[in-house]
Amino acid sequence: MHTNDRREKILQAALEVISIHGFHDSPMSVIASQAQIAMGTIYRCFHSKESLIHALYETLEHRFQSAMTKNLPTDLPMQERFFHIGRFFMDYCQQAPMDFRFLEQFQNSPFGVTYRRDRLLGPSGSGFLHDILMEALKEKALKPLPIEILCALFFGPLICLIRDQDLGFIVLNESLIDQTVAACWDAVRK
Amino acid sequence: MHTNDRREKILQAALEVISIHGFHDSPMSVIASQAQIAMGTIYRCFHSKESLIHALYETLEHRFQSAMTKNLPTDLPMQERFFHIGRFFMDYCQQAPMDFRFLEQFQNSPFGVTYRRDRLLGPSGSGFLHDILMEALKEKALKPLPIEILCALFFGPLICLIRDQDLGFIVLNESLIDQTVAACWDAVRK
Amino acid sequence: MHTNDRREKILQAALEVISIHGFHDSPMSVIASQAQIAMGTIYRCFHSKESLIHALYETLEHRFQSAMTKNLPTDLPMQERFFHIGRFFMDYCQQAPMDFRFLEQFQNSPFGVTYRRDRLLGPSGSGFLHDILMEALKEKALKPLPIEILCALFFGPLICLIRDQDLGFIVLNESLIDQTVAACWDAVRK
Amino acid sequence: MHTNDRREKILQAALEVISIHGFHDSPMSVIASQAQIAMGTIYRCFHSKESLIHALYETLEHRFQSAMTKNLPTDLPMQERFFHIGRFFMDYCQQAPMDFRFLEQFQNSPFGVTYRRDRLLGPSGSGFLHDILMEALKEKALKPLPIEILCALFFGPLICLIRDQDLGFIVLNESLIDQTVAACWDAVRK
DNA sequence: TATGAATGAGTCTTCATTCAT
DNA sequence: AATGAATGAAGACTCATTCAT
Repeated sequence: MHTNDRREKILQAALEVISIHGFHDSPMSVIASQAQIAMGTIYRCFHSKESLIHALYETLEHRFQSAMTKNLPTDLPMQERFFHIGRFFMDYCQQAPMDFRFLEQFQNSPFGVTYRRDRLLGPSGSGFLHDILMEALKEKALKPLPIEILCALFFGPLICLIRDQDLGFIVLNESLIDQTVAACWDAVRK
Repeated sequence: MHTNDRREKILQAALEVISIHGFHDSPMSVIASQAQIAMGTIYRCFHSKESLIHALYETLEHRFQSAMTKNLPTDLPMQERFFHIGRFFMDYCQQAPMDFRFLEQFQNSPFGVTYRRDRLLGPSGSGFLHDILMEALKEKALKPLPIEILCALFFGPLICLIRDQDLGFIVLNESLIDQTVAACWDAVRK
Repeated sequence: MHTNDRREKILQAALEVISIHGFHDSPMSVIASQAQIAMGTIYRCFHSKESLIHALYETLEHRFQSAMTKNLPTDLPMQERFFHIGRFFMDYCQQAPMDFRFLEQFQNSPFGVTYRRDRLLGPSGSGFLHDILMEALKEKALKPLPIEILCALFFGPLICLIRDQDLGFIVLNESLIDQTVAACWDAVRK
Repeated sequence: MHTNDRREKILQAALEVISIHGFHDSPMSVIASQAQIAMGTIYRCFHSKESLIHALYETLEHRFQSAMTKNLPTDLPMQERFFHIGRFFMDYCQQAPMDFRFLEQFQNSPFGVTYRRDRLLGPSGSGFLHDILMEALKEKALKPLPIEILCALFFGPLICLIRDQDLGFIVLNESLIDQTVAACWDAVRK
């Protein structure tokens, strides 16, 4: 097996186990079983459990950012672009519930505190939203607020709803999502 | 020392330790040290570590709900009431950052999944918001959406911002908070 | 309460708890509850848990020896005297099953190894049987064997049967006991 | 090392430690030391301390029963057969004093109460004596008593004597054993 | 004197990590 | 290189004993 395949297999197994049981109830031996390899083999790819978890975080973060970036429309009116982003975000999280659970868990744990949370959604550094937000601000389409606040206004509710849905507190459908995204737009638009 | 004092002391120590290090890196012995008591003493108040954590969760939840409930204005125009709630929420979380960190961590861990997350903010059951949201809906002041979604729209951004601030990504001031709360109102109002 | 009463109460409580749960699953706090006194009070009577257990052993041993000694017939034919002793032994153990259980447990534990087991039944030292066995040997009524062996032959089966009955493996009645005692006599008599 | 060797090594170490110190004063760490392995290794073979102890009991019981069964003579006069059994029992217990101590301790502890004590000696189920006792009863060689009582009459004294010897109260030799076994025969024979 | 809350040493058990095969 | 058995440090929990009230 190629080293890279094995690495992927381990990351996938870790995601499956950890997203359900949490970091601390996911022994390396269980992750190894899930990946159908020996426990020691994990250590050929990852220096420690902690580094595996961080690598997984980065993988998911990157996967998410790539998807979002690839799907950023550039030629629509600003409102349409935000609607599209919001719906795509919801789609993505619903398609990849394990990713969502892991990321939330990571970001809310002491593990993740040292990681800049906003690398996921935020503008600083690699944030995919930076450009579109800046553009929208320049167009005066948005309230003149710091980018972090605009992010929170637009994505905060979506994240909450994904979590609620994951926990079974609510069932979302196309229409509710559209209305929610529209409401998020109301929050940020001028 | 009175039993109640001791219980409070332990809960406070647990909050201090866990909000920084997380459940799994907070040995009972460390919590005991922090509370300046012996480890065994904890077990006179709490049956197990898990029950301590749940008790802490319930304490913080109750403390929060009490504070919110006591501060719900009833005689203002609806918009004013929402502004007040939003600002109070931000105040509270800023005054009690450990509470906030613990609650977030709890709700995003497998521990807390069995707990209805929305007992904190949500409308089902004991949610303090239920009444005001229902009233606002009846007045047709809000978008006709499920209460869960209205909650997410109004509090989702606030939660995000508190977290951002806690991580040092942003510094909030009175004015920013007011503008943010106003934006949240834009999200939910008709 | 008189010191002596309290001591008795503690010993009785210890017997009740230990005979069911064993030494190591009988916390001092439970024994104290059973005796309806405070845990610390036990330590006014007994220096430690171990000394409580030893004192209990000695009490039961003494109680048993007294009973046996008081009931040793002296004016019957030798066979009748042994029959009487055997039946009395069975009666006693059936009347005081907790005593029996505790004594057995004690004697078969490392606790009791340092105690001369034969102080209960044996001839050395205080054994109540010594005199009658010596007398019977002198009369040539018994096989010319060491007293320890004669004791084992006569009481070994009875102890086994009490245990069997205690565990529910057998139900004894008057007639079976008589026949068993007679068989024990067959073992020791010349 | 083969898994089986390791298992044997652990059982042997447990026997050595427990037969001297008892269940509750035999920490897993000490058993591990005795077996010259790490503590955690025990848990690869045994799910818990309790299961180790039960496994040890079953091993010793099986070892004993095998030995007895293999040595049951079938072609001698009944009396000779009982003499042989009695002597073999004494031999066995003298050769394996730790086995004897452990079994006694187990059977007299709350641990062992749920185990049918008579599985060791008794007739119900797997008891190796059942057949020979039934045969002897049919031949009218024995007193017409329940098998449990016959077992007690024959083995009760032997068990007592092994214990006495183990405690140093008596020293047995060939001749004393023969005489004792003969006396046991007197107890059961018609 | 009696109480029972407090103490902390001691035990079982888990699991990240290592290393002989 | 891959394996998974072995390791042992770390942590939850118990309970005999102490001591302030």
